[in-house]
Amino acid sequence: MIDLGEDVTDRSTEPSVRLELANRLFFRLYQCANMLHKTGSRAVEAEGLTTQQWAILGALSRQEVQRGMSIGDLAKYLMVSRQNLAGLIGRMERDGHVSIVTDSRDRRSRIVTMTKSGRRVWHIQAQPKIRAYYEEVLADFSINDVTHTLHYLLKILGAMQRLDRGPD
Amino acid sequence: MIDLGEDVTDRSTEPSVRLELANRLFFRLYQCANMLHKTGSRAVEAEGLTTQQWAILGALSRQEVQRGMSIGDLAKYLMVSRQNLAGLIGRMERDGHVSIVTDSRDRRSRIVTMTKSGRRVWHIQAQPKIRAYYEEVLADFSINDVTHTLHYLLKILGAMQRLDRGPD
DNA sequence: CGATATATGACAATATATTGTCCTATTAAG
DNA sequence: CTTAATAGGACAATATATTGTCATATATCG
Repeated sequence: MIDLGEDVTDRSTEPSVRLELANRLFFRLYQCANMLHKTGSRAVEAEGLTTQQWAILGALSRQEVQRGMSIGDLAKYLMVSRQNLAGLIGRMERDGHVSIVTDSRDRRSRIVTMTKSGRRVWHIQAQPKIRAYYEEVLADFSINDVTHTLHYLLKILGAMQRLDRGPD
Repeated sequence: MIDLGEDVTDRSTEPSVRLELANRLFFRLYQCANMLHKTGSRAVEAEGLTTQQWAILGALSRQEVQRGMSIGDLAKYLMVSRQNLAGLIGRMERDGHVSIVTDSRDRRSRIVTMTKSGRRVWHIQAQPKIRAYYEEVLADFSINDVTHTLHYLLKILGAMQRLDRGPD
């Protein structure tokens, strides 16, 4: 066969390149996961919070859920197990950040709300630390970069959720 | 003042937009972290592995480290604490995936290598599952998408490492 | 009303993950 | 050779995280 001048060394469309890239992507995602928990918790440790508790306060502080969220809804929203969330909420109740009351409309359900103290810690103390953390980590990200990263994370998350719910 | 036609409703360059985007980005990263551990571990659970053990076998199976890696180097490579790694390695030794021997050149150092059984599990059993996992999660990612995502993860990781090592 | 579904608590086992401390062996630097 | 630094073991406390099971109260459906 005659070589018509194709660049036979270009393997960018080969499956092995894709595999290698995927390998690196998931390895870095794994490292990011650990570093997020480590540096995030350190950013709010003076407030007695962790990255996970920060996520919960972030969820509860939204305008849409001013009356609080049920354990089940919160678990679904955060994508964690009910049992994991129970531990988290227990520690946060112990620390006075949240309170849990029975839902008057559905007495099976228990509603988690931020306490006055929790709101103060969140808005006054933690928010400035969190903004500083964002700016440090995303220092050389343009608005466009942030948007693109968010888009890719959402795509990955969607695929993982589909995988989680079952390949049936 | 005369309105010269500027779109005064465009707040895309306002700090609040950037803050809101950063909030979403880190929230999704937090969810991705949990879902990676959950779906990743499920992908290799038939092999008795977890996402973390997969990362270790991935590190040890590289051509560059055929003679194994020390505990310290492995911890640095994976960005986890020595104590965390010790537990992981202990469980993997218990399961026969790795073995640990004293380094003859530096008798303080202990070298972790994959056992024959570990290599078989990794290459024959786990690899196909992992490739399938990659393809499911990155199904609608082009090579370009994967490259960009990897690039953003590396930038985030770099910033987090700088933050971790100290703001001095 | 009676069967069933749902929301949650309570408990257990297991694996990750951090920080911190104390100890010991070994190596490297002076 | 003495002192320093380094590598790691061993242990503890704490917080996340999963799965699985059993029990109970409450809703909802037929």
